[in-house]
Amino acid sequence: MAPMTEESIKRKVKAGEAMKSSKKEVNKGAWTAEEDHKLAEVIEVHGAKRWKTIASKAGLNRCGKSCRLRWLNYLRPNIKRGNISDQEEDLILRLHKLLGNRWSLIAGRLPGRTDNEIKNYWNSHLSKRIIQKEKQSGANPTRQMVSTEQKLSLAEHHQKVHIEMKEDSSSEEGASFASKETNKNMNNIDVDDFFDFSNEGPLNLEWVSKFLDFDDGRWLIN
DNA sequence: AAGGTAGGCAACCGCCACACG
DNA sequence: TCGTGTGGCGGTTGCCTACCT
Repeated sequence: MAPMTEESIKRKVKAGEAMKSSKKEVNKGAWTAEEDHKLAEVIEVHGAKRWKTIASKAGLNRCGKSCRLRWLNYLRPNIKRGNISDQEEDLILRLHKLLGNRWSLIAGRLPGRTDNEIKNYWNSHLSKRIIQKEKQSGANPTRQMVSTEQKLSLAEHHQKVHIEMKEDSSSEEGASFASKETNKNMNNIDVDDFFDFSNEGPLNLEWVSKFLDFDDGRWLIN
């Protein structure tokens, strides 16, 4: 889609104002530059927490949720705008194969990208492309998710990676984490737990590649 | 040139989980 | 233990633009 022009922004603002007038309680619809500025200022001073407080401190007639969303998806520093690269697209495809529609987790692997952006990108680009390719190849068009066994296998591998990384950090916290995790019964793994990427570097997906290959529009499970 | 349509994106909605008193 | 407030998430909607007829 073409980038927003000044004219289109004005139109969006008008639309927002129209929505605002229909509901008097809180402002809804498109954000104005002034609102953005106010929000950014307050967050700079008070930090990005207590969104309801932020909304009132900024003098914005917006709900906290709206402020949070605006900050996370648009105003936050280091937001990457523009085209999704081939590498990023490949990551999205792989992670979606593993995790399904868990956009926040997927976004956590793509620095500067938001869950909303990835969700939109998936819905408008990738999902259609995959369905099309699967139709062409005669494969079952329904999305093939990784089986429980495969998830457990993945989880086991990911656990090792976690432990190695934590041990590398040679911190007390890391040692206790490793010990705690080693003692876990693999039969009782909370698979979701192992897909917390918050402690790993970006784009570190070698372990994913061990299990999945995307070839000619089809997912191959190794 | 005008109208219709599909694609893309920002924002909202509803639900859920968690923290706290 | 329960109720309330808050934040986070995925699904959905509505608007704008570009393209097609």
